[in-house]
Amino acid sequence: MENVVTRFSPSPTGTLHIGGARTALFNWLFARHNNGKFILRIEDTDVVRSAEEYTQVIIESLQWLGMDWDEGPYFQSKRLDIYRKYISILLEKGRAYYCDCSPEEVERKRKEAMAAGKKPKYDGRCRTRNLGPGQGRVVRFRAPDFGTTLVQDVIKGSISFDNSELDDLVIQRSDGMPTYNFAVVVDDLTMGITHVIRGDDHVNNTPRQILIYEALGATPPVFAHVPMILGQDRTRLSKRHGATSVLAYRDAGYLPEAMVNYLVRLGWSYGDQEIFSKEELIEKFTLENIGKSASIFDPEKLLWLNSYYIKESDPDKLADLLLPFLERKKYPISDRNYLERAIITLQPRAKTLTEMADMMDFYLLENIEYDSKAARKFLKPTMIPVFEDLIEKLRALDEFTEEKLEKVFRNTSAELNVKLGKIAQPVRVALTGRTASPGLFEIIDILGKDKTIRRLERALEFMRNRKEKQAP
RNA sequence: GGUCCCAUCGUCUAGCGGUUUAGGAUACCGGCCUCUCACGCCGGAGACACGGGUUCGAAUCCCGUUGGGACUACCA
Repeated sequence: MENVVTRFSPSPTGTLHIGGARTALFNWLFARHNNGKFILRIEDTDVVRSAEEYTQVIIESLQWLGMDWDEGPYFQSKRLDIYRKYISILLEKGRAYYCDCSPEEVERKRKEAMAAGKKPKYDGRCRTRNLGPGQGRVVRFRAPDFGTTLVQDVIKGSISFDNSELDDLVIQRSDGMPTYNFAVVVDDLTMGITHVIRGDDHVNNTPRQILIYEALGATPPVFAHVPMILGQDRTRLSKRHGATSVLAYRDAGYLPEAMVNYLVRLGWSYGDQEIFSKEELIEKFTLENIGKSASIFDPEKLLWLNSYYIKESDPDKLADLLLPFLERKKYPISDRNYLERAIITLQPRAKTLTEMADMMDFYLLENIEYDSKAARKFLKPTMIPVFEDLIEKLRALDEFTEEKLEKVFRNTSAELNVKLGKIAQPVRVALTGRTASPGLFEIIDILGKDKTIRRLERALEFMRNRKEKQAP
């Protein structure tokens, strides 16, 4: 396809959430797949609800996910003269008119119509009054009274609407700002958007927009309405469904690759394939493979993908990403090599960076804290001679490699005629404070001789104290 | 209420009239591996909403029912 131009056009009235991010992703992928252009446009015509900080959040979210834009961000609030120009064109053509009905009045009529079981539609009172501009007046688009408007949707097929169902919608508010349905049309038209990919909560707006294109003598772009993402209760995703903002996932220790991979598979598929690199997505993404039905956001699968990408990531890269999490926990940062070796042991175990930071404690903290249950169960006075023996053997060991260490422990277990686990668990508790950890020999190897022996001695002391208390 | 959309395992999905005892992934359960926990590997359970057609043949096409969702603003 040639000269594809797509856009992502969020309104800065909140953070970028899962649904918006996926819409952006589809637009971005489609543009990149077709060697086209991707434009970022901020739809801030709602002065009351828009806030500049949200624009920043949206930009930060897109950057985090690795979506770059070729133009923009454009702000609708800075394009007012353009909208005015198009308003006057419509006014001149007789396709729009001024209206001085007050919002209260319109609302009242709407309610009356509802109560009478009729369509709650603007009654067209000002259609023929030939009003000019003035205080408190809006501009309405003159919708046709009959005929049908066909929406040719790439995903849903063709959808037909009766024009008689359509309202004379307000296209310019009394404060002079354009409304959404009008501003999108003017923007998409003037920015040369060829494909509008957006949530299917917009399908009902599409016939109105097509009518405006036609009134302007322009050809509408190709529409692709993507099914929505719903919460576990099958309703529109909102705050009550827990974390839905993209940045919240970044802060919870998710990798952008995992988020992108998860998002793209929500509604789009490529046979049985689950894992996609960004390059692969650009190569394989097409609108044809987008499904028709809404999907439910499943945090569990996202988590799985995240753990997958943590396992697959380069330790060096993970170290960079992990640093802020360690700082947050106020852990002392060790040298880079030590950190990366520790990370490697945690990669198959941590599902998020937050988890990884939590698991990192015994590597970084000098004085580890024993889990009380673990200490009670494994650091028993009966282990004193075993620990004494181990300390001696480890002191004598000149090469602290996994292989040599394993030999030491296996020998000891053979000499004492006990299973390796009987020795390994108490040592694990002594070194990590917990009963679950990476492999014992890798830990010792990384911790090094000094730290290991210090911790074993500390455990020894702990057990001796316990013995005294037990037998006074 | 009206308009519009949607309907395969709990969830994400493959399937585009016969190759299907409906495939994969996740979650769940069991086993193996094993110094613990994970990872990994092997196995199990689990779905075509329902009813009519069309057809030699339907998860796939048509109609209806039911269910779900979106929209119905001087929000986007």
